[in-house]
Amino acid sequence: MSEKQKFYITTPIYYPSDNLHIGHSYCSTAADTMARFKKQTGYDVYFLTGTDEHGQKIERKAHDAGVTPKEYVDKIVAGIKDLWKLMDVEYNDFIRTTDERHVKCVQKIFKKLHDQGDIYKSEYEGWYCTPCESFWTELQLKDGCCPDCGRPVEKTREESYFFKLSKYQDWLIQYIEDHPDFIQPPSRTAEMLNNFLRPGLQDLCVSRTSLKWGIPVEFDPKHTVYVWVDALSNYITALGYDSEDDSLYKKYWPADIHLVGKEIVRFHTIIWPIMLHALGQPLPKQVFGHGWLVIGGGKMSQSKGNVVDPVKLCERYSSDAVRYFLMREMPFGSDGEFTNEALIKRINADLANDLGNLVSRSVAMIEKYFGGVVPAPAEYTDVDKSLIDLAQNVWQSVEKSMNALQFSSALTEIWKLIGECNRYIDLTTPWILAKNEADRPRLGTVMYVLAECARIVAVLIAPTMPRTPERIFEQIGVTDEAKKTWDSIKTFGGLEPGSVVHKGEALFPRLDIAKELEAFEAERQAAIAAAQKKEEIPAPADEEKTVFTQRDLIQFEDFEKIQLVVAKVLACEKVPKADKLLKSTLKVGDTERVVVSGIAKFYTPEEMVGKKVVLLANLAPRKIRGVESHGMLLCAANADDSKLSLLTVDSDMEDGCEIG
RNA sequence: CGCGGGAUGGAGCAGUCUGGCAGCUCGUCGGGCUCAUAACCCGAAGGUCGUAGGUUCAAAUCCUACUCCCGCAACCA
Repeated sequence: MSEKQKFYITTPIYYPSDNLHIGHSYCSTAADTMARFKKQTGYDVYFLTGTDEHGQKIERKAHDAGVTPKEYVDKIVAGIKDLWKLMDVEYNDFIRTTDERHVKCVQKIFKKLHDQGDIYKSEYEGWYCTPCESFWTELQLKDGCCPDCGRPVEKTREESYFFKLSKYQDWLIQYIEDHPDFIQPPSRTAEMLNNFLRPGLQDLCVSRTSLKWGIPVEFDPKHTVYVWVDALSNYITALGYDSEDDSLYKKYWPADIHLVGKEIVRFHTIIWPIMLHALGQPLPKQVFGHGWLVIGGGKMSQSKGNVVDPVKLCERYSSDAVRYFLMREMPFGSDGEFTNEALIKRINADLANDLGNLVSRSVAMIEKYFGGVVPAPAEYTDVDKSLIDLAQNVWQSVEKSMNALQFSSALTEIWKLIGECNRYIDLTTPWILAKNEADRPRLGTVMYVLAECARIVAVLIAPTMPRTPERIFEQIGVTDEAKKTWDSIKTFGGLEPGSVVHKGEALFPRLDIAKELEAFEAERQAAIAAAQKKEEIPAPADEEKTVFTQRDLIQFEDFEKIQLVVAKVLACEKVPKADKLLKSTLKVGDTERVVVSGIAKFYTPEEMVGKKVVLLANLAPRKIRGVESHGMLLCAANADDSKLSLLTVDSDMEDGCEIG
């Protein structure tokens, strides 16, 4: 027996700033399904998942919650592990970027890249917020101020380490062109080449002195390793790369598949390959960017408040049903709409009606006609033969689809067999055969074929639905482990005649669609009510309340510098090619001026006209999208910018009036 | 002309690379069956495949132009 082929698959390491949602479940379910399939088909599989625990956002969240960052992530990580347990996601290892093994290895990698000249010290020019001790890029700034605290920033230089991406750019372009399968789906390849690689890579800033919650640079501890070198290397640090025991690394690297969301394909196909190449290590064989589960056409996110909680769904419908839905509903790689209705319909149509009912009726007939003992088949007729032919050959198309990560097509293939079984019952009409003693052998054949098909189906669905197969085996009386293997379904007839069936509970009880939707709606209403309650009464015990942090005191002279006036909107229009910007022409006393504001999501140009607004009049002019803006309209906005309101004056004041 | 994806019966999607009678699931309507979880099976209605041109014996599929939608990027003084 030759040594098993290895298969190393990874999920992204998730960012534990909040509990995970169904989108994360989607990715992990896919990885787990793939891992199980590979195990089933004879591979030595290693499946890695984990969490990316450093960075400012977590530092801040922890601070707000009044705990240390480690305490904060520990709690979330425990929840994540519970979720994977609930969903039967069986990983071999769970790496946390706060693990000692990871920290040490990242430091080594950083040092090695530095020593060989791929990481160099330079200056990072950016905008600095003194009170927050934070650096921001031009892009991150919000209203020209610190996106974190809203205070003004100054242009400063910070000493930073940079990774020479540019040095390897031509090599990478060549590599990607030579390996058309490296980036999947293929459409992403063009995106990466056209958008990022061909225009030229910027060297990447890989350390910060302003970041504390992270891995210190060993030889220069005032620097902290910044995100990518830390996060991406998890795929090899988890295997013990460059450690005393690197046997796992030797065995499993390079990865066969990195499964990632489409938003991070870029980092996995540009930064990561270059890092590995610089370290002299082989590249992963494939990076697969899957699509998103979207809701009402929009991306699911915590700040939009439209996240779907996988825990609730699994508890209500079983993890197998949820896993089936996720893998079946949309082709892997494209986005797909998540709706409760689609989920319920899938469960009813595919799981309850087709699969569950098939097993149920087959077992019921064997009990009724043969006292619960699977009969031996007699001679097969043409009807039998065409079903048998399908049954013992499905594995081929399923394997093909699975290997291409086309879970949806694989399941479609399996369900074709299930459909044919249901049709077979109608064609053979066992209830009529049962009426005539002479047809008894024929009846036995039909029963045997059905039971055997059920066995085959059970084996086929195992990667996607880990729990259901055992329940089917139990019902049709399969006890021999050898009859539950992938190889055992390549030949029809594995099921032993004489097996004893046990009619059990319905595999998937049929759901009352209206009732289920009502329940979802009730839950949604309750959530809305709860949210409103929070807004109405800023309950002291409420952890969701808006955090207000008072900033440093200023003197009256500081305030006097600011000139606020009432202004009347004379005209307003959208700024072309910018979807957040409105350009308003204002009347201020006997003067007019133009101001650009990022409020187009909240106000139409028409409703702006005539409004008396509050203008910060003596702000230095600035060109935004080609339009010179002279001042700023004051607005109130919540933390994630989902709500915004312009300031106006309470009673009708003349424009030009000073505010102070 | 920033990059990319998409537009296919009422809904959701496959098919597009590699042209060859337009397919699947759900829903609707009609029929069958009674073993089964009011499940299952058969049949029907319903689409000028976003628009306009072009290539071809033949176009959802290839080419050109355009319209609309969705991401990303940009934009929030």
